[in-house]
Amino acid sequence: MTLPAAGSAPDLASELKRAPEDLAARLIGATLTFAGVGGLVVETEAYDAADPASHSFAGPTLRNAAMFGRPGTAYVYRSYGRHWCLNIVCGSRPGGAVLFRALQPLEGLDAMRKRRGTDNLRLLSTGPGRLCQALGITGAVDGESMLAAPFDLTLADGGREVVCGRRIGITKAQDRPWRFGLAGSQFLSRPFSER
DNA sequence: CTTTTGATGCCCT
DNA sequence: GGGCATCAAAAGA
Repeated sequence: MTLPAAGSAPDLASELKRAPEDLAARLIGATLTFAGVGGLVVETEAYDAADPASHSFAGPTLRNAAMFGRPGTAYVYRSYGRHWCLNIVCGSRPGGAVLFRALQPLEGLDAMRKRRGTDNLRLLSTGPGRLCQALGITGAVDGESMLAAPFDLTLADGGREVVCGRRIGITKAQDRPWRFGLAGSQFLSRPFSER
């Protein structure tokens, strides 16, 4: 087991208390793995209960219950009937979460290729649905803590350039610049050229 | 190359 | 029954 150098990486538990948009920016450059499979977080989006585009906007329901759980809880939902999408709950306000939209594959590449049925690195975990399929994340994980195994989420220690823009695939509150990405990454689901 | 559309599950009204 | 935080294949230019 390798520990980060003393004082270099921010403490995840305290970062989780931030507002969703702050956490989303700070998760860029982090490393996320699930049962040893995953990579570098290069794209995220923030959602919050005061946000018409958020699943938590209308208050707690059966589907979104995990969004109102403890900071660090995984919220996994089925998207368009075919895909799973992974969020991490944050603690500044109830109903806040950050959607993981894309990873740069680093660990467990064989498992990712097998689950995704392609060798193309860009098609392994670029996009929230692909990301979950590549890592083997399903609704069974909904409500579990991402602070413990089989999850491993380690924040970057700084020195990266983060870009932001409008969110993708939503019809409400499209003007909120709550999508964040690692500048220059080849693994973004779309470029940040807009606006 | 870009845009459109079908597949598909489930929550909400 | 409508709408959706998606993806991949098909159709158009």
